Amino acid sequence: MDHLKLDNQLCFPLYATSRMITRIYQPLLEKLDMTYPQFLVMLVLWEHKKLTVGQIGKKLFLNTNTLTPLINKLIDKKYILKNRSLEDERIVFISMTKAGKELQKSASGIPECIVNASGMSADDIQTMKILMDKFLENASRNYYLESQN
Amino acid sequence: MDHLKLDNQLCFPLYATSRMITRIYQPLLEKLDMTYPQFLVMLVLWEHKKLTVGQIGKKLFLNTNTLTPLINKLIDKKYILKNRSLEDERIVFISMTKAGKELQKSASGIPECIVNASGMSADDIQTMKILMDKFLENASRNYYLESQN
DNA sequence: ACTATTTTTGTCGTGTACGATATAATCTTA
DNA sequence: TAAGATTATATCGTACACGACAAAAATAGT
Repeated sequence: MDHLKLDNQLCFPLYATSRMITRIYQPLLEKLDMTYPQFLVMLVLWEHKKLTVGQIGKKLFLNTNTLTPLINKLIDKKYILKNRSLEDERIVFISMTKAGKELQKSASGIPECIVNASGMSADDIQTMKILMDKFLENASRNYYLESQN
Repeated sequence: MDHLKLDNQLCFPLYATSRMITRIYQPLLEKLDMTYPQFLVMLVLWEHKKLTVGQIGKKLFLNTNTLTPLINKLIDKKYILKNRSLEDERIVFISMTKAGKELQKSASGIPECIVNASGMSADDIQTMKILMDKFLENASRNYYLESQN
């Protein structure tokens, strides 16, 4: 039963590390009054300006049942806006407010802080990223549900 | 602002992959009537037979505010037991029931399923595990709170 | 045109995570 | 040995995740 030992598992350190990262981000993001998942929504919007709820979900691998409440919180904070499409009334476009755009400057140093906090070499970080992207691509091909595509 | 692009981040694929793994486990663990975090508790108990709540928490990097309700659910399912220590009444020992022990056999094939589902080579899996363990060790040294030690 | 299906977003219930706080038992130390 | 600090566990409130389902708009097929 060796493969049932915690130390022999890949999934567990992955799960623990992911939570650890949220914890490392927390004090930095607290200054911007947001959580890590909220920060991820801001990231894609800083890059793409205007996206539908579904497009954001596809980029973050999140369904609307998670995304909608999360977006509503960012709207309450006046960082983003909702606009229903005129051509297709089902579609909701999300875009940044002025306040939201201005946050980007304050946030620009955050990713570097995390890398430093991890104490990993640039090489190790790069390798991890490549492997993680590969894992994610493989797994999402098989396990990312159609309902979300 | 390149380091603010989603594609350039390490943390995001880590977060997404961790969730993806829970999703891959879900149909397999459903047959054992448990969730992934509940499975992790079972893993450490299959290995160590009898542990305090705090010892389980230290191994899984989980505080009692997460662990207690999770443990209570496994007790409801009759997989584990609580026993208060006689020498120190604050301490609660957790151990397996017969039914809990018997689950180990049914669970023994699960980790392999996950590796297969990931479509990664054994080498890549090994490298990921080494790097993840390293990241976790570094990060936990700095961010795992004293209250949990 | 009209019904059935699909698409897009949203709501609801359950189960983690985790900070803040509570509570009871033990230990410290004056 | 009694007050104060510490330790182990538990409770509470907030915020994700996600399966199941709902609702409204658009599209397809007849």
